[in-house]
Amino acid sequence: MQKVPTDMDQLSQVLKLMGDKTRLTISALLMKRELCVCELLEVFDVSQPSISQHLRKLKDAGLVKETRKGQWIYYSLNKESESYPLIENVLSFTPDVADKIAQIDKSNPTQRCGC
Amino acid sequence: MQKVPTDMDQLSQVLKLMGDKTRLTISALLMKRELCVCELLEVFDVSQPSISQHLRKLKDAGLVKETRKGQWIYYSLNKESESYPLIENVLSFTPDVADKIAQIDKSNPTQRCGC
DNA sequence: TGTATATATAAGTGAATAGTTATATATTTA
DNA sequence: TAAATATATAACTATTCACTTATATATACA
Repeated sequence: MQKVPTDMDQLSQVLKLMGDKTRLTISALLMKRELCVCELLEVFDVSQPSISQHLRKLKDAGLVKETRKGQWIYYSLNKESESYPLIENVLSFTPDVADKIAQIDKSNPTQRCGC
Repeated sequence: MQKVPTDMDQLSQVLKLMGDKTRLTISALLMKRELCVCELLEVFDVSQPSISQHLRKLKDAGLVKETRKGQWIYYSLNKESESYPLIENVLSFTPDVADKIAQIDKSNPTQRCGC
């Protein structure tokens, strides 16, 4: 886990983004696998626009990428980001989110085929 | 650098505290040595109450301790805090603050004896 | 004991923020 | 091409937040 010194402004900006419980949890989930908005929606008690707005902030900071796959837009952590080492490090302190991933898999909002 | 999994609320609260540039820099300075308010005041463009209020938030979260030494109250990072491993880790990403420490030493607001 | 210094607290203000509902845009499918 | 689904954006609101000035409290020292 490499440590790239960043300037104080950029570092505090990233930490502020991670300082929101919803965004922190979204990031922890994206560390497991890419997810679309409707999947994230299964594990948070907020509206769809709220999720979209959080993802937009993470994207604007270069922390996540998006790829459209037909109807869905999948979000993932941007490993090319200068801040990725920090993100990875911070996320190592988060509690396990396997239960939330399981919840998404169970509700399966995108009708993902299991085979 | 030990990783203690924390609950998501506590973790996001600490990250939010570190997500402010002034508090992040204060914390980086306290990693070097304990400092009083009047010393911190030398390296920030904010009022004395502003510094005190930031320190209060860090103290309320258990991240810093204070010790009165006569006229001055010295603040230091609380190594006994459950969040200290995280703090230490996050601060390893901050740029060097040796210049700011030098600036404090030079202005020497507490008339500290150099011998 | 009175004055200076260090720090904290109170009160107020403007900006930022996270959420909401309503609506627009894009894609898929009947 | 029309309806359904997924997502984004716009507009608004309530709350949080960092800062300020004014003032209180605590210690040191003449």
